[in-house]
Amino acid sequence: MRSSTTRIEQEQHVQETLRRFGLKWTRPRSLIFRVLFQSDNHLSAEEIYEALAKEEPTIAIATVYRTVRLFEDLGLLAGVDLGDGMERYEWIRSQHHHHHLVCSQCQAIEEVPADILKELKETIFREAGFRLDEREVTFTGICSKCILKE
Amino acid sequence: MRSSTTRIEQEQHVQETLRRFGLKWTRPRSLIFRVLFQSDNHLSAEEIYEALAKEEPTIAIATVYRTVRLFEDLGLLAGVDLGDGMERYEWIRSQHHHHHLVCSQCQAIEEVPADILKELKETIFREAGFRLDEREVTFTGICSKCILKE
DNA sequence: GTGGATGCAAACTCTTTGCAGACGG
DNA sequence: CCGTCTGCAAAGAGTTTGCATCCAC
Repeated sequence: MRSSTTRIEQEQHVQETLRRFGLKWTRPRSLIFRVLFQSDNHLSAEEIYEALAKEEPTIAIATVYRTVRLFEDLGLLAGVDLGDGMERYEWIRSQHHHHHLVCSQCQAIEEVPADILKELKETIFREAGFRLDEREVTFTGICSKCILKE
Repeated sequence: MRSSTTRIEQEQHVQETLRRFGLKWTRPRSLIFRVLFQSDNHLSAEEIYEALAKEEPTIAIATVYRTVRLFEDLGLLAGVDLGDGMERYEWIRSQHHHHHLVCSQCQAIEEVPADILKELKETIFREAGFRLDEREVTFTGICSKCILKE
């Protein structure tokens, strides 16, 4: 598995993946891909929809939900639960998932590389026989900026 | 802060807490308390409602939601997000929160004492300056039983 | 041309809220 | 009694689905 970095490369990868399953590369799919790929944030369906509304006013939010689900099933993006009542989505740029720290004061989201959890993973496997998967986990707490403000 | 263990003790503690805030000890609240206290599982509002339907058919699900929110605000129970699309609730028996491992194959839920995360907490604070709080976290993976079945 | 994809609207799930009446302290 | 609490029904958010039409391949 490769991890393309440019938009063109990723776009081709998406097209290829769709083709492999007999699925189609359509305008809504291409637009949704671009919004997700370009964004640094974790977007909700509503946010994707709004970002598209200007250049594609006829797009339906149902299409956003369907597309996002499809991309997730194809392993192209990850659904993230940041605990704010709606699913958010993040384009997968590499195999290295990362976990999230959500500041309960300023709502900032930081990312933690997965390997920080490696030790925890081993401890849990050793003590409970439970093998953690790569799914993202959201921790809450207080970020460094807000600690200084205390 | 004490950590009562018997139902009678806990019930008195709840009554006391309510009184302290000028709130009332009512039949719905007592029933909901009992269901939550007796259950070993993490119940959803719907499940609490169903457990009550037999002895109190007129109870409203809105009351369950309101009561559960109240108990949570009073620090008597914890809302848990197990990633199945609805909030679940767990009576707090002691100060020691625990985290959850959800098996993605058999849906079993195991509990992990919070202190297993102590090291992780320190690493994250050292490397990112982020101070984790005590909120519960849900990990997914494969439990020991399902590993054996592989 | 044909099966997959889309837009639209309606349905669905979980949760919250407004309100009049009931009830606990 | 007074203010809280309740049941009921309706509203609300987020998400899914049915269906006729449309469009990529």
